Amino acid sequence: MSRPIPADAAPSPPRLLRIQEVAAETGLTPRSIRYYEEVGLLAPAARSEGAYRLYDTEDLERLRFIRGLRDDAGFSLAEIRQLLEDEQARARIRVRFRATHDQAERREILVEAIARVDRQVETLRTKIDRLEAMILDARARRDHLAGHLEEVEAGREPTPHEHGRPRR
Amino acid sequence: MSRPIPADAAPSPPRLLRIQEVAAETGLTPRSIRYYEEVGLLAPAARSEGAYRLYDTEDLERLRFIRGLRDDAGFSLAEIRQLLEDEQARARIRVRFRATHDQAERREILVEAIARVDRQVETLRTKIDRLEAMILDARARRDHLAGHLEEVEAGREPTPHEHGRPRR
DNA sequence: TCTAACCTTTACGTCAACGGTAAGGTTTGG
DNA sequence: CCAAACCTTACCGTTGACGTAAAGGTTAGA
Repeated sequence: MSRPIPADAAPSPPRLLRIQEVAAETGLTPRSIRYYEEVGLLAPAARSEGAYRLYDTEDLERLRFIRGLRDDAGFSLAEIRQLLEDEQARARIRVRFRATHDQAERREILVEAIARVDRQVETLRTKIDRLEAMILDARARRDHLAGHLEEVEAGREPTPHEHGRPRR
Repeated sequence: MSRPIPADAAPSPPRLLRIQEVAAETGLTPRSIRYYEEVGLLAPAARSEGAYRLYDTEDLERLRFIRGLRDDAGFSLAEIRQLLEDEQARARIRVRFRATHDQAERREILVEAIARVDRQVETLRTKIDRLEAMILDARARRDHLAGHLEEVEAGREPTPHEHGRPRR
């Protein structure tokens, strides 16, 4: 549109992908991608003349991010939306940042942006901590069993000791 | 049944709880608890004369474990069933263990049990690793912002440097 | 013994997160 | 310009994980 590319030697051809290509690229289904749009997780960068959805590389990253949160972290789409709103705010912030040259405002914008990222990290960290706790629990059971194993291997008789359940 | 308790001075009165008490205790709803039974996640330790579900402390632990997996880890009930089957195997193993006095068999049983716990831990660890990766990603963004902040606070002009996206 | 508070099963309702399909418009190579 | 391949919206179906209500049986205390 407003990009005077010399019709040659363009630094990076910003190819836009259609939904099926995006699906193949991200491992999602077209249906899911449309659904994510429906519930406000992302909008395609553009539409073709005939209203085809067209996605850019930023959209791809976003979709991969979504998939990671969904599959790897097991977040609900509602939780994902929260995290993505932080992402979006980050983008808006960048624009505001570039728009101003006021030192104080720039500082404030950055501080805000950092706070948002910190919130994302905290959300993830919370989940990790809970998982870690569960692992500790399991490890306690493991150690208990390992203790018995040592006894057995030493040829000793078992120690029933009221099968001390590890603390919850 | 085969427990000749002197009708007095019983070491620990194994009180059985009804479903609502269990719900209050575990933070689940009676409906969920029944549903978990329906899909085979646990069965009450006993039933009253009039078919009331009666739960013992082991059931409570199990339900708390389920809730942890559901809320904290975000596992589906299908995944939870997998993890619980390991738990169940652990219980059966304990019985087999107590039943035998053959040293070799005891050893094997313990080794098996430990392997199961290890599998549980590995499942959790995988999930954690993925979350950790996402945190690293976020932290990279944060550092990037923090760099800009330092620049601004030093009163320097911005460094646009093609906003280097961190690796995915 | 009676009743309030609990429980049972059964069944239908709901919400999230999609899957499938129909009816029709768009793109693109030949 | 035409057909195959792709896309659109719209709508209904499904599965998981419960909520809710109905119709009736059980328990515990006064």
